[in-house]
Amino acid sequence: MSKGERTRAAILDQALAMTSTDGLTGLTIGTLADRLGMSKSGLFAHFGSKEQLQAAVLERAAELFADTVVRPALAQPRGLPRVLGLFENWIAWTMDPVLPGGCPIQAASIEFDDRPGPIQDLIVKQQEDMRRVVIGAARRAVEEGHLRADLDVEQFAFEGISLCYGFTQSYRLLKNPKSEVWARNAVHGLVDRARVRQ
Amino acid sequence: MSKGERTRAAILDQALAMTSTDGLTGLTIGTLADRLGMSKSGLFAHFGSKEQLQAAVLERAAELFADTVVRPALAQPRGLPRVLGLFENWIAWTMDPVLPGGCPIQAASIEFDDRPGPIQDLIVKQQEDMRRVVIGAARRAVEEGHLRADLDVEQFAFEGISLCYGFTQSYRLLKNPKSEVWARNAVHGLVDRARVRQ
DNA sequence: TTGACAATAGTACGACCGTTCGTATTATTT
DNA sequence: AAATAATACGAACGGTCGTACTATTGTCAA
Repeated sequence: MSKGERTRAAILDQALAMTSTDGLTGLTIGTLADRLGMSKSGLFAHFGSKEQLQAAVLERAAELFADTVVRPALAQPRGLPRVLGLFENWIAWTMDPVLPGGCPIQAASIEFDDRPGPIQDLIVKQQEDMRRVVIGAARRAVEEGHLRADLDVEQFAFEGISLCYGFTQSYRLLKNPKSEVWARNAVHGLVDRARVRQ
Repeated sequence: MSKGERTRAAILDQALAMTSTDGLTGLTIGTLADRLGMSKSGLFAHFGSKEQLQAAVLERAAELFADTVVRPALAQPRGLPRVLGLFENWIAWTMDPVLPGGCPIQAASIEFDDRPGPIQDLIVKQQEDMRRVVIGAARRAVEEGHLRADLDVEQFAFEGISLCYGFTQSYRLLKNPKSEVWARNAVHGLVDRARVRQ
């Protein structure tokens, strides 16, 4: 790992934390450089433009999400455990102090939902990927016989993802201590209703 | 209505649209003045500070939300119709072209969930108000015998609000044409499960 | 119609934005 | 050890930000 790659990684770590609290727009090259004790221009040279910095941050965030949420869930036995693992890990991810201001991708979703361009395209792709992961896990659980054969997996994914989003708002903004219980109850209810009747 | 009050209202209308797409931080006095064909300083004089402008925008947004979502729902007969009305109107509100970029309050929620201060306080208050409205409607529906007596109304509100939030993301960012159907299915499912067994 | 005051415009400010450039320093390769 | 590439720096650019002051215009009751 060359020197450049090391600093680039350090920049992205700090940028991720900053984006988490201030958003992709609030992420500013000057203050980011200050926090890292380096010059604006030196930092800038690593990315070439602010937009490319933003894209790099989003990609780093997605990696972290994959490592923290998706991969551990997919390591579970296929079927129901994977589906539950996804939601459980997602809830834990929202509370993870590694991201001091919550999921940067979710923040960026709302920030950029009316600003077409490469950044929006990237966000949409990431969200679609996540949707596909949930749908795939649910479909697999159907095949395994854990979930009902007539389950509408797209509807299922919509509801599960919505609950994870709502949890963020309840936990991070309203700071309601019951948020976690509500979120867990909700996703478990969602999964229970999707199970085969016995 | 004096001249000043009229321009102030015009400013807030335009500011609301701008906040809807660009967020409360992206709302900028210079561009706002340009769009209204007036000077920065002339506009500025109406509010005294950007923060007060932001607060005024949020209050105007809350009024609009109350007029569009809450009041029409509360005009329905108490009990189940009111609960359903709330969710239906909320979904319609998210799609309303009056707010070209979706609900400004929801956007502000994520923008300010890590920026303590008077604006965050105001947003929290507004969200708590809305939560109370949903909880109140659900509780009333229990009293009317429409919903189960053992219903956890807080859990119910959490799930309902989460679905409305998730709908925004699915509809506005991902532009999935099935979003509306999913959202309606989800809230109707939520309500159906809360109904008394017969 | 005039006088008082509200409403708007004009101008300037310091701070910060993203970006560019030339140059110095440090790594890496030859 | 010499040559070359990678990395970082400081200074400066044109712009925009929010805000402060002063001047001008418009409104409306007496």
